[in-house]
Amino acid sequence: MKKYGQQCPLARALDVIGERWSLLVVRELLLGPRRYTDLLDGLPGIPTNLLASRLKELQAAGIVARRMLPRPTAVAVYELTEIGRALRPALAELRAWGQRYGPEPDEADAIQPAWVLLSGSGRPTGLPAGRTVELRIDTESFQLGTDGSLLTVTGGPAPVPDATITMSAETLYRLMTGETTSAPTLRQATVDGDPDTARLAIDTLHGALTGTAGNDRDKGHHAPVRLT
Amino acid sequence: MKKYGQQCPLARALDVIGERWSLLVVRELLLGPRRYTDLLDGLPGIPTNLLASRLKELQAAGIVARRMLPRPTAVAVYELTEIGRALRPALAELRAWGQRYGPEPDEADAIQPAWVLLSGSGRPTGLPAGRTVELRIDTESFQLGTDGSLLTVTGGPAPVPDATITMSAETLYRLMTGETTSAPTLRQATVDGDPDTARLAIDTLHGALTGTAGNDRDKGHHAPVRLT
DNA sequence: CCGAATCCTGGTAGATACTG
DNA sequence: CAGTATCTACCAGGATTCGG
Repeated sequence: MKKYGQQCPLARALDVIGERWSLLVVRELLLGPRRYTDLLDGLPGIPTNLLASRLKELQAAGIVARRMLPRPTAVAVYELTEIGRALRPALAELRAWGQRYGPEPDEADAIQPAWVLLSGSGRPTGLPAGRTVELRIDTESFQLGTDGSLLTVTGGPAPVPDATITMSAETLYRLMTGETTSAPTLRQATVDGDPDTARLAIDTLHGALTGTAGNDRDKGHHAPVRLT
Repeated sequence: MKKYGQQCPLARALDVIGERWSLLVVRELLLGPRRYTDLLDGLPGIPTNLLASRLKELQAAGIVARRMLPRPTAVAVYELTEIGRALRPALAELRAWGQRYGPEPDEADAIQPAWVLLSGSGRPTGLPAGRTVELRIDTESFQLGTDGSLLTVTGGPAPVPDATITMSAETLYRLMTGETTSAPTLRQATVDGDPDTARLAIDTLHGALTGTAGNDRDKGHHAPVRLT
């Protein structure tokens, strides 16, 4: 890529992740290792040659690593390195800004549960450490956990979840925009396992798309999420 | 600009500030209102037509406002709106990441005092609220202040500074990379006004280019700043 | 001198087809 | 499934010109 040629930390960061699609690739990988075609699905609109280019550039920058899954599933997956995971706070701030001040979303735009779920990542949660919840949205699975005080969100099914919650994408969006609270959400969802744990997870997600970066200041100025 | 067409807060943010040079324009304006030619100077390498385009796009997005300076200096300046200033935390995170993990700076790259000074912005400072310091680097002036606990950095001379510090760019870089401490820096600088206030400001800047986002964890892994 | 608009060239994005 | 190859259109980069 063309470099800025400026000895400024910000410019040097943009030299590596400033190109089109780069940060969105990182966004996808924040949920965990992904195969090439998974990335294509998660990045609607990206030309396949660009995805290949970006993955190579991100590998060269040490942000992404390509790894072969162990037998018997001998497929290649891409995952974030420690350097790549270090971008999480920056992405969270950009996401928070986009939430509050970004352009109004177009109804024709694509939307995926993973994108809105990521806004729940990093929120303070009452979920006890070590407790995990599997969240199933339509056919996709996500894993909710905590580092002790903050919510973590990863993709893929949980090995041994304390609770499994199944709900539709619509129900999830309404919960996270604050349009509905936990109680009606629970009525429209199916819970398997410990109901209290499920309730804690759902409470953490409630209203995650309002306010800024997980803090609940200045509710009401957020751009509403439109359903497709 | 070409939009991503994704109803994701991050993608919507990038729709507006994801283009080449956009965030660097915001970086320049974080120091205060700037004229068109000041921006050209602060963004070495940008073609003038691109700067004009970016400024128009940023105005359309409500991030930047164009204003006419009052008499007698009837010139146009560009400045950040509240929406634009809200990008500061995101830029700080990106800058911190670039500092720690970005590519090694090239010796041929341009460097400006303002870029490294911005890394001092947001650091915890012992400077009392209301106290301001004018920092003169070669021919440029900057204003250091605080919101009570965190350092603020703006461009231009301070109206009534409690202290004025003059030093060379080299001395500033050595101070901020942690290569020298406050004492030798003060010996190479000229201080006018209250020496204690000057010392507090210099202490805040010391080592700002090490560690992450103003926190001083994991010193020593930073990329060194090279002088031109 | 400030604040651009214009022209030209080369590279990159976007779309699609194709291959190991 | 995981990319590579090919083509077109547009955008970035550079220089020059033009109007306050």
